[in-house]
Amino acid sequence: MAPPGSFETATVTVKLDDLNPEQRAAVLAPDGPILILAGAGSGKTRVLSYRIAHILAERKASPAEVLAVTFTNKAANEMRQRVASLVGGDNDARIPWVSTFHSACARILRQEGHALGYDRNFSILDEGDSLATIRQVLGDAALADSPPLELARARIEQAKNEAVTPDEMLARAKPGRDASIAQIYRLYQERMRAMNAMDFSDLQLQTWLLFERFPETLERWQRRAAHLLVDEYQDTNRVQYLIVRALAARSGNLCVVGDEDQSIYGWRGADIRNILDFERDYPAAQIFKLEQNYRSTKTILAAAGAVIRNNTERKVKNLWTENSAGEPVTYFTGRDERDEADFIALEIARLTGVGGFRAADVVVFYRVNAQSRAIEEALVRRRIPYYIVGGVRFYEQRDVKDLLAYLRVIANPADAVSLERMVGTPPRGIGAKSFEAIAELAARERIPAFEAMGRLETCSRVALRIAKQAGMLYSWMHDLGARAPDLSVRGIVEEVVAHSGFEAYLDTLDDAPARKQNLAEMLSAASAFDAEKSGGGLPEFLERVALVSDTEQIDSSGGRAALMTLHTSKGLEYPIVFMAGMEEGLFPHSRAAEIDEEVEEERRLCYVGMTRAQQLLYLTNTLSRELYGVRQESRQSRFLREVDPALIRRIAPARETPPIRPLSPREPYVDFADSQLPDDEPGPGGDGLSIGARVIHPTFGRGIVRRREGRGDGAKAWVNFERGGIKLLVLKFANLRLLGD
DNA sequence: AGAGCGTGAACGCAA
DNA sequence: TTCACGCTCT
Repeated sequence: MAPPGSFETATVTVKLDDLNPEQRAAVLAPDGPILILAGAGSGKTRVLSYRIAHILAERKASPAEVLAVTFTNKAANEMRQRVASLVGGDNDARIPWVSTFHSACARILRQEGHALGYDRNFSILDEGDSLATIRQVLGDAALADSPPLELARARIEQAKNEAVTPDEMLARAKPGRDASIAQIYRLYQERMRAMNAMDFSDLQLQTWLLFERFPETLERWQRRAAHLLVDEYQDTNRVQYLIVRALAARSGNLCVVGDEDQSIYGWRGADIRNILDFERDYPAAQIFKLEQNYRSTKTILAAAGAVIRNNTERKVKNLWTENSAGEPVTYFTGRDERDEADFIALEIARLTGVGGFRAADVVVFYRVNAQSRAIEEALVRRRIPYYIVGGVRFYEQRDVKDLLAYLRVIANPADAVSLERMVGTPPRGIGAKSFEAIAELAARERIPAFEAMGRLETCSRVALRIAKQAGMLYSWMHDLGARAPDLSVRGIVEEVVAHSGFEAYLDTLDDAPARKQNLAEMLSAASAFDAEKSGGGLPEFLERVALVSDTEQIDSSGGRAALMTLHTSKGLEYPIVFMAGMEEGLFPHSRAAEIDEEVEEERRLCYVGMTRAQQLLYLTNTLSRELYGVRQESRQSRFLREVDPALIRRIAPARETPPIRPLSPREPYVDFADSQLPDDEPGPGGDGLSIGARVIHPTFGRGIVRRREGRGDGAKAWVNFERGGIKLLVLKFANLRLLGD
């Protein structure tokens, strides 16, 4: 018998005493729609894990009827482990399905995709591959009103995030560019289907389309997710919202956890309204607020609260803590980014020396990756061990992708993008023109691109020598493909490395040792995958590889300080947090400058960063910073001025700096003060872009020419943009258009 | 002549 | 990292 105040699972009894009253209420709440508003550091993972354990213990559902969805694999792993420790043992049959949105969709589509015309071994294209495919489509379509590549990509992704199909987009589009984009979108989808490939957004869009079109399929998955729990609900986009709603429609057992103050992926399609309107969508919703913070000091919480209070798009919350007041927030202004970085490095040295902290207790956050450079240099100078989370991902490095291309073709012979990459590395005489012939043959005969490669000798366009090369490559890969199901993933990788000539090719290069390092890491990744009991074959390995995220690189074992962008920081906590670059135009980013909703998202990003800190929080900025190739004077971030000065301790800067000014309500943040600009000098005219001319730029929008330098192809201009400030542009590339008055 | 391949220049927010 | 260019091979 379980004692009162606890519940029993198959083998263990879990004490509910570990939970505070609000947490306990949320864990024990009866079935039906549930919204848990969980402030930063209020123990939401704990509540979700306990609730899952509770559902299982009460026999409300078997593990095969529970699905918990998170945003990152790291969060999924954490939750799986916590549930495992609650329900006892590592018996997989007792652990419910805990997965990221993307992995869950991939799994559903592997089983059901045939209904939509996809084979179960479809490839998942990363952003680079997807961009290359759109580029091809743009080239082939040669539309009159052809959109720029990046615009087309962004609009297609946006459409997918909003569950808009090509036909729907076309129906809505005005003639002209919008219609062209819709055409490109449709051609892109057709090409992807022919390649049996999906991009990241497709995983979700196709799942939604599947559910929408095949009610009996949906019903099957509704039963599989009879208890559906969704983490980080504030960052769901439209299509995720639709999938969740569809899955929960039958049982009504939808439990979402989130914090609208931590919604930071609006630019990726996340819609904060999903959480704000939950009660409207589910009128029967029970609502729980978790407001006790277990992470930070009172001071840190007060400082973060003072910032987020300036947002209007939020529900009123009152985060509190029993933790001590702690130290004031430290604020430092450096002369420039080097000086700022030096302070950070010195301070880390002090904290890890006499302070008794470990380097691994420290994290440095920044707004844009470009900031990491100066900080790295300073840390190297001070011999502080560090590592960067994010940035270049292992599986997106060139050699790794080249190698993976072979594996992807074996798993999915229709994957023409991977085939093209594979055929070209190592160089074996089969180039763009020959590949064109392969693609054409595949399209004409309606066979996978890989099969077409094997039949190239029938194609008169291609030299016999090249066709024979292709034929040999085909025979070997075909044979390997046939044996693949019986081989370990490592075995397959080893054979590819040895037989493809890839390793021999690397050996001919100067930096062979460094580049072969990546091959070695691939091999060990394959071994590790083989060693997992729940593992699987090549398709499962490729899926894993395609869906790894930055947060999985986090590794606290190395005793090193971590560097990452603020976006990567979500869900993490560190004893000591540095936030560098607290400056207008950088943070909030200039792209958000005057649009209220975007400034609010930047402010949430600031709030997320600050609330990662457990004990010490440092905010730093500069007097002058070089960004995007231009050095300019910095101005203090408005977020700094939103913090009560009483909570801040200012470290005396090396030179006079502006004091913290109180914030007046209607103060303009973006000014066009010419004092920021280099001295004007008369420049060469002729193209109409004289000083003072009003221009428009495809990315930066409207601006004024402030200075000219150089002539001919090297002619450049300093342009002060309304959004984005001053930029130095090479006129040849900048695509500036003159604006009339 | 045509195709392949190496070179050398501009890119740039956040997954 | 892509694009344009010239060199080299068949």
